Amino acid sequence: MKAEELANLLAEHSLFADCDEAELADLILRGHFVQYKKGDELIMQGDPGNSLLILLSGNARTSMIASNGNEVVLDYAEAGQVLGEIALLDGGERTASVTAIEPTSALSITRAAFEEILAKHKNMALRLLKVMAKRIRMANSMIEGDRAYTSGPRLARYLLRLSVVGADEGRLKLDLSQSELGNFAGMSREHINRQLSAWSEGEIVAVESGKVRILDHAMLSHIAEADS
Amino acid sequence: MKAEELANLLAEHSLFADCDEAELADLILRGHFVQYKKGDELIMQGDPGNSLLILLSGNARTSMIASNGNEVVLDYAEAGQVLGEIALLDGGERTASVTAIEPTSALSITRAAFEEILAKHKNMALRLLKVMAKRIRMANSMIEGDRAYTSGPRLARYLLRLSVVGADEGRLKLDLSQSELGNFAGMSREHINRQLSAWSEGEIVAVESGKVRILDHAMLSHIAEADS
DNA sequence: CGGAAAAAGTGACTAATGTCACAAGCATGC
DNA sequence: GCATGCTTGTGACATTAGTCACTTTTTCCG
Repeated sequence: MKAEELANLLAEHSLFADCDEAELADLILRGHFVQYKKGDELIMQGDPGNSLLILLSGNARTSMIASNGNEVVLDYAEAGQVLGEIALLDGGERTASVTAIEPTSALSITRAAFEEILAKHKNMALRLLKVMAKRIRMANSMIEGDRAYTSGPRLARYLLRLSVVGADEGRLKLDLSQSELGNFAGMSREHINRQLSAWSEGEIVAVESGKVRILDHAMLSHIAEADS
Repeated sequence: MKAEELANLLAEHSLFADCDEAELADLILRGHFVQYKKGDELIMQGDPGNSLLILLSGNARTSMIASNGNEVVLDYAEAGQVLGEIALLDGGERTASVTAIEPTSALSITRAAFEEILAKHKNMALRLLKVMAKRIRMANSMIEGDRAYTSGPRLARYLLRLSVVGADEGRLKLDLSQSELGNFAGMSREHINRQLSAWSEGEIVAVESGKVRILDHAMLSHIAEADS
């Protein structure tokens, strides 16, 4: 793949949209292009964290396996997202795995390269700070949601989080199986199924051939804030 | 309070221990000293976030009130901790409140001052990145714990998190009431009480005059990883 | 000191979810 | 095209933890 194409891919996405050319060039020069097929692990829990990834295309799931074997899905990442920066920054182990859920490509940047880039382009640090601020916000809101709400509102929140903003009526960004939805929203597959059926009844969502579609966005948002 | 004393307070604590003199001086010059009494709000949920605080002494609780009125405690901060940097970085609202749980003092730094300092001392950005990496790790581990474990292991984790590392046998950093512990660990006060009684029975913790002491640290760690 | 307010202890009951056990549906590839 | 394997739908039941309603201690202050 050519540097120019990479530059385009990079620049398309939020975080890097305002990088200047020198920054993009350095990222590309110092990083290297990697490709994964569905199911591959981009990052493995327990490994030492010596590099960082910038997703260029595809989608990946960030999840942790707790010591009792339970899988907890923390997030889904799309193109443009930075992954694995935490272990790089604090020198610790990877505490979560990242798995491609479809064919995926990324730019991989080693610690050394990362440090050079940070030192050379001081805006990069600021950009990263912003990204991480957003992540903390999201994490806190997950904690709040998990704690303060019962399963209904919680599932509503996670569905909304997966819902495409502008796009065609209520489609979700990702077609997750009910078990995956369960791991994401923190409830059992069966419970997801029942909740979805109930909402389907009330025309709040539609479940057509396994895929969830949001019919009544407003209602779902309302449920997401509900008292119980 | 004199600049020199402030410098000592700052330098004592982790994050700022390796600041050079110029950095410390700038922080002190640009920041201003604030004091709070028990119960005061250092940061209020919903406000715009135009400043950042560095705790110099005392202790504070970071918590959010969910839209259904539930209080969720995210963390307890001690001297040396940076607070409120998220809203400053991403320009959003404060999503949590910070309340002094004892007389507390801090250095308050406005956005403008913060930006100047970041621009001038490039190590500051790196230091902040590290702090935030730690926070994300902690948040993820809270999510994992809340999701994957039942109340017993969860309470164990939160107690361990509150336990002083080196210090005299099993004392907690903070003496929290059972209701506060409940808000922190995400369970009802009554349930906390029952769990604590059970552990008290088994000599895992002691509850003496309201204060919890960890007797069997190893056992508690074991419970924290338990299968259920 | 003494009395009000806060915190802790406890039983009975209820509600919310998870678990188990299947049956049925769909998708995929040989 | 049909057999295998994942996904979905659903009933019955078990468990966990929350809620309510009090009583008993402690703490805190005037």
